[in-house]
Amino acid sequence: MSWATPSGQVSCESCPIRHRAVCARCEPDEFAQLESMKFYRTYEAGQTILFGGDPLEFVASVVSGVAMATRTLEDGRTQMVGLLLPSDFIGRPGRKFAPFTVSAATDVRLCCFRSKPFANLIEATPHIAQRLLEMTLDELDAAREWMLLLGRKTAREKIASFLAIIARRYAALAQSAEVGVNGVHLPAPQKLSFDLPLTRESMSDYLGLTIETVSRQISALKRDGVIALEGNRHVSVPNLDRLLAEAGDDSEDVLHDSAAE
Amino acid sequence: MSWATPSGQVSCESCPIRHRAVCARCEPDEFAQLESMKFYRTYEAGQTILFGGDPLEFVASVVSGVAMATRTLEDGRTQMVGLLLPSDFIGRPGRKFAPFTVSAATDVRLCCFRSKPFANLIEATPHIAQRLLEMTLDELDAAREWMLLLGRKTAREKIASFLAIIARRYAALAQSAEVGVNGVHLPAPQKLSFDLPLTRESMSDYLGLTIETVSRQISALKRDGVIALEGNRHVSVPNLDRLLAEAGDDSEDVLHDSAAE
DNA sequence: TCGTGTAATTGACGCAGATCAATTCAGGAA
DNA sequence: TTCCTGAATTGATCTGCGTCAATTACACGA
Repeated sequence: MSWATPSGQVSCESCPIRHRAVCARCEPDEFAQLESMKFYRTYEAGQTILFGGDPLEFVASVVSGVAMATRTLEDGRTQMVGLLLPSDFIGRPGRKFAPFTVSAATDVRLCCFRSKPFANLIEATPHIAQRLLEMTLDELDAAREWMLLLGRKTAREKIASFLAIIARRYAALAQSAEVGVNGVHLPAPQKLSFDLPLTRESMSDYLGLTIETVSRQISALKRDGVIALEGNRHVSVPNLDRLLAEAGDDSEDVLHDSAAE
Repeated sequence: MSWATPSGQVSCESCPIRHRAVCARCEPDEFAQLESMKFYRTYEAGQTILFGGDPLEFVASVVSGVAMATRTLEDGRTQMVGLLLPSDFIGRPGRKFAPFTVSAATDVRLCCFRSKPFANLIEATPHIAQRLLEMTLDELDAAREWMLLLGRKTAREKIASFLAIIARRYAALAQSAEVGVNGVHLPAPQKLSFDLPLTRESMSDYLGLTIETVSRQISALKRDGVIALEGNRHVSVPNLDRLLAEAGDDSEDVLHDSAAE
């Protein structure tokens, strides 16, 4: 499966998320400090990385794979509240307990730092704090788009939006790695294909739907020629504009990086 | 109405949001710089402060009143994505265009800074950047709770949650002002009352419901004795635990500040 | 290659919340 | 006070998605 963990790498030089992660802006000396503090952890698909409410002993960047942050109501209803792709950051300086559960959707490799030394480092190195602010603001933007999806979109629009989001995020990653990583291929504009990083159940947790509705709407989009499937996980999109139209957004460039300039 | 704008104040010394806003951590000299840059703007209830997509010429703190950030789909469906109470920050350093519309739910007073000088100041004064990071992380936490509400709660739970959120946020504000501001009264634990800052329509935009469903569920909570109403806007809660139970959260202390540590 | 267990699909049916349509209420102006 | 207007409530009905229940497909190990 193309979302799997690569073999263990140790040097930050060759790190695939070097230029997107929280360390992106670091000067050589700051970088050396981070490098001396870091340690790797790996998790298999399905494993829990962190239980909601547990003490937070480390913060981390996702190096490879996909993790999910979820919140759950008393009776078991669960909602995904974060989808963590490579370069995304887990944890909050100063926070002692995890406000949500984090689990591995695929095999995951994390680059970890102990909370306390990391918090100290942040005080001393504004570049890390600046990058973290930037990443947090991006995440807040994404959360707001997600809220629009959860509150106002139909099931069909939710599915189309999700596919567009996955395509966009992996396109951005592939771009920054300057090569088609993680099974994303962008042979030409208007034609792309990728693997879904989530099961239907995880998709339903992301979208605030049931698994049956997710399945039905995917089938409907396939039937209508908006997407094609190979197996359960591999999606190809013959016409991206068509997919974006189905997503219902007000024609913003969803695939292109809409971040600040 | 108790959410109205107070008369124009100019000195930061007597500013009601002095210790909660983006300027909270400033040293005297940093503070002086901000003070020399600031200018006030006021808006009447219903006015639009900023249209989504428009150039962002200033950033601002809400001094008094309540503003709403909303996103809208092509066909007019709208979802609130931010509820901005006094001390909340509007804008993002480095961003050129507004990603959502901001409008005044009540009369609103803003303390504004031109974007460019503010961005420069942030580079120079880590205290502002640190505070902004902290506030952004808090907002992200709130957004995640909101996502759980939108994706998985029933209409009744949504209404109960909303009431609890308003009560909590105003309790926190009242606390930091050390006096019952904005119509919130906390005479004793387990008994509180407050004015709703939003119309039923705005509440429906917040909760991803229709106005009719909001109305029906409020009536139901009233009928069941969970809340009492005086007029359309003033709510009193005879038993807070009961309200929190109706909100469906897994018994976390929603009213108490759940921030770090 | 063939089972085997989990994931996904598909169908039948029910219900929470949306939609459509009147009233009723509250609050400000004269 | 009375009128007036937009906000809110309430009722009747409809429908998109959830629920319950079988199949069916797929990935993996023997």
